[in-house]
Amino acid sequence: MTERSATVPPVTHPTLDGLLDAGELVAEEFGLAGMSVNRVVAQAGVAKGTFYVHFDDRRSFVDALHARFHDRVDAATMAAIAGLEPGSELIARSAEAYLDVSLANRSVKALALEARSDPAFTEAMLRRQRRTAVAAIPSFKQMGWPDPEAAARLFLAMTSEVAVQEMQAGRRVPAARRALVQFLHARSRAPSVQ
Amino acid sequence: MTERSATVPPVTHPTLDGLLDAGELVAEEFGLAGMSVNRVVAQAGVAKGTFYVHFDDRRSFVDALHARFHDRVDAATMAAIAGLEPGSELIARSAEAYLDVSLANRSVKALALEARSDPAFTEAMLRRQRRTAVAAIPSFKQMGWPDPEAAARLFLAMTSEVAVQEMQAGRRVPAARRALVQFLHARSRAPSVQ
DNA sequence: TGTACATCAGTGAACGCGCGTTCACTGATGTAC
DNA sequence: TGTACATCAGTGAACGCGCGTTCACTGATGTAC
Repeated sequence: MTERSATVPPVTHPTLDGLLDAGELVAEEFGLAGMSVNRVVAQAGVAKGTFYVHFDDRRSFVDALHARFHDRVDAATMAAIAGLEPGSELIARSAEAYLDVSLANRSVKALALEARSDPAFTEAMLRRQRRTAVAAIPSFKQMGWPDPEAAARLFLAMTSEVAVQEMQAGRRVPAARRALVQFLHARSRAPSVQ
Repeated sequence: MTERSATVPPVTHPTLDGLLDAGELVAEEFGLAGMSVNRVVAQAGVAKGTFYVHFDDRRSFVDALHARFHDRVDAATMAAIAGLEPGSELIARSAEAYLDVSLANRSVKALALEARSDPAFTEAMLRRQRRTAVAAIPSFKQMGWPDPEAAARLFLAMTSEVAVQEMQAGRRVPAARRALVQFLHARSRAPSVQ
């Protein structure tokens, strides 16, 4: 949205970025529940008070981490599907981009998973997830699914599962990605269900 | 494994069961992270020390809750698929049984979700989940999936997602269940994937 | 160029709180003789 | 039947700990005149 001159660096702050980076490292080792303010500031090498200079509270820090992850996913997805019409190809490429970004940001992906039932899971985080699901609906509609939204949600759940498997493996798991794509071509054989 | 005479009640203990029941209630309201020993004993109406009469520590309590949930799932699944050969029908009925039990045990299902990255997620809990996945493999093999294990895992992830939706809705979500079954008939139209 | 003041990221000691766990104790029930 | 002892679920005060958050303060940098 905001335009930047070529010479001016992105509007970030080294200490703030350092805290977010530290948050990812800590989350990777201890999970979301173990990502305490104490550990984050220790990892970042700043005083505890500094944390509260940049974030209102722990919750908004978690939210900022989530936002940064989603920005990366969005950028990668945009690049991967540029110019594509809604359809299975678009979904397959989106999923691939998502998986690659998740693999490169394992800690934050873990965080997103955990956040599901954490009280620190903010409204904004839910909105970001929903936005991802909604973006997939036209493609499932084009593929002929009777309930494109329901199909999109389930497909997203599978994609997330593959991301988890790849996180645990520490590398791509081609077998899982293959199965994912195969599930993508389900609908036209589906019998009508009561 | 252990046989019981018809007149002797199952080997349980009212206080122990009360603690587990309290755990479910607390988990339903506060999530796994909010399910503290303090809250559980308050809900159960017993002293804090009593908790440690029956459980070594918080972790083993979480494990016991998980075990009880899986026992219920297993019982319901057994009943639902009695006499069925491996195949799509078996999977569809298993999923249905799983969803119904999850809906009737919302809190514990939530717990199982959260537990994914909680340090209190024990070895035994992982084993129980894996057992469920393994049981589905022959059916996916029968359906002709090139990689039945990968397909089973992804299908389980979708089933879990439907369970989450139904938990949030507080009732069955037929649209989601329908989409789930439709995905089940994917493989034979799948193009060979590089 | 020099002085006075404002701004603001950063500091770290201190706070109150709820956590999981321990432990000496109680009191009811069962067993031995 | 009565007495002595063992067992064991249950109790609740006390523990040390790490948590999230606050706040008076520092010190570097920018601005005004």
